[in-house]
Amino acid sequence: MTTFAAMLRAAPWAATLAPGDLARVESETLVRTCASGTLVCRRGETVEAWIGVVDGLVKMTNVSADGKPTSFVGVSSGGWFGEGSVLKDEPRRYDIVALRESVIAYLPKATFLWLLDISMPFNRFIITQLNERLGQFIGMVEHDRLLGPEARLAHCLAAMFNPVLNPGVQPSLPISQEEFAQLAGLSRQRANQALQRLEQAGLVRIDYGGVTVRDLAGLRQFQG
DNA sequence: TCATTAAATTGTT
DNA sequence: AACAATTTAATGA
Repeated sequence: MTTFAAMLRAAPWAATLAPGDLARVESETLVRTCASGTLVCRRGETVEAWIGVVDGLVKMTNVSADGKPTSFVGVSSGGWFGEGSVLKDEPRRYDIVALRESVIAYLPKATFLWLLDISMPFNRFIITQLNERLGQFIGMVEHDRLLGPEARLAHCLAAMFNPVLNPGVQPSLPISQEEFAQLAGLSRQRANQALQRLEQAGLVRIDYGGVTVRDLAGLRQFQG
């Protein structure tokens, strides 16, 4: 998945759009490349777009009420986020950082609302998306506070494999341990140790520059 | 196709 | 944070 056009072709909600409508979405969406480590969008800015990851990997850093970064969610190629903020008309509550050079699509708020008006499949897609994201955050609240680094990493990895939120992701996920550490909020050596423990438990296989998930259910339940 | 080199990633201290 | 070992990617014969 390299271009926005290819991303649209693969999207279930786009399949039923009239060719003219699809062309409108394509022409109104801004696509740009974000360098590794740069902000895709800032916390506190007014939300003007629904954001899609065409190619690459970004993290949403969830900041709790007291301002401490607590939990992280990875979004990879094919995923969309920020629909809640577009609908609620409030300042964005998360920083989004590109973990590697990434191609990002900014679908303007007006186009987003127009899609909601004209397309029932798009409405269903958004409802499903919101529901899955909600479930993800609930799961995070359960895990984040109580558990240690290994379990946090396991949960973080399992969340990357939600097929609704990250459609493009394959069983073998190309993500370096450096990127993994940033995603889980750990140091690289800590992430390395955690990954090795998960491999010993038979849940993943460590590849060069990536990991392969062997037991997704086991990852979700992993307690350390 | 194979060998050499550079760059990236990993495991360890 | 720094180091050495390993893997991949790139280059050229």
